[in-house]
Amino acid sequence: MHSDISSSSQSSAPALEPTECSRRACLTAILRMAGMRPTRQRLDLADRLIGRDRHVTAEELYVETAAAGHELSLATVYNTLRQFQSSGLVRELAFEGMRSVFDTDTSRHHHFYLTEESRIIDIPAHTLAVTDLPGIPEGYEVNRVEVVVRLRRKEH
Amino acid sequence: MHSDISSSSQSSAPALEPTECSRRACLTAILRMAGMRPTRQRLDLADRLIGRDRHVTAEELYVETAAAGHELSLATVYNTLRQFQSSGLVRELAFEGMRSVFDTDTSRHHHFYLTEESRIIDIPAHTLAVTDLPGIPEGYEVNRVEVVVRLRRKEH
DNA sequence: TTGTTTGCAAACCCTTTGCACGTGC
DNA sequence: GCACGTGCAAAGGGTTTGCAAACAA
Repeated sequence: MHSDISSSSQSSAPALEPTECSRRACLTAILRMAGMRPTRQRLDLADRLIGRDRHVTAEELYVETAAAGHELSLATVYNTLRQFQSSGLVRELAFEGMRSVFDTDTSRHHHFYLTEESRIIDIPAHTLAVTDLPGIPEGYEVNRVEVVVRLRRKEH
Repeated sequence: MHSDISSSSQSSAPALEPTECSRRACLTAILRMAGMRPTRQRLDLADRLIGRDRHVTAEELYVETAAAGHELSLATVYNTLRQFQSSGLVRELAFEGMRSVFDTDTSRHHHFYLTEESRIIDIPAHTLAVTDLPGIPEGYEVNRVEVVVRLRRKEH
């Protein structure tokens, strides 16, 4: 994870700090490396995703980006998310009762799923261990082990 | 799991054996206990689900049931699966790149997911252990811990 | 008979696609 | 200029819903 460019996202100042500038340059480089032209739309979306820890739907991302004054279409959001996914910049998550969610953290980790409110919370990989993996089918190899801890509100 | 009624499903004889009869009676009782009228459609679907180990989509179940000569509509399959789900007779699974899948095994277990072919294989609960569960958010309790082991075809 | 359930078709929602226009290089 | 990317609107696929007819009790 790129972590050195993190502190400026809360600021409401109109992007004058050098941090923002180098972030743009960094994002441009990332897109180029992934074989994508750094268009305005892709940069706007990358800026909201890369190096942040988020779980977003295409719709949420669209509304948020549009609200910020950056015009783009929902179709472009979908297409761009798929491209980012192919390049490994985001990962798709699936839970019942929820539409596709894209996770900006592509490193190994797990999730709490609050079923009643369809909310996702990250679980860092190191706070949980899976042992005694069973034998896997012939001709296959493990790509990734993911744990979902389903939570519900405590009764009483 | 109800396991004593399992051997007759391969038979192509037109349902004359006593096993079939008692299975029907058993399914009727299960539906009644769940507060559902044992209609022909619900019994046909229950017969293909309950006490079997399957992962099916609504569409698959519809095609299969229709092919067996039991008329019913796709809408009824969806509605019935949702009712079965509410009663805990089946569970819904979600994987990216796959539409809703219903799992007839509602007991605690895990899954292999063969990403390239969108296939699901069960992992018995006892062949795998999750340890060091992290602290969970205030006011919530663990409902279920599920592990998905994503597999891909071995390269070489 | 009476309240449920079913079937159908239409509605819905999310997502993808085709094509004309715009844009980065 | 040329290829690639975007926006729009329409199509697509899965799932739910409204309502009249069929059915279980």
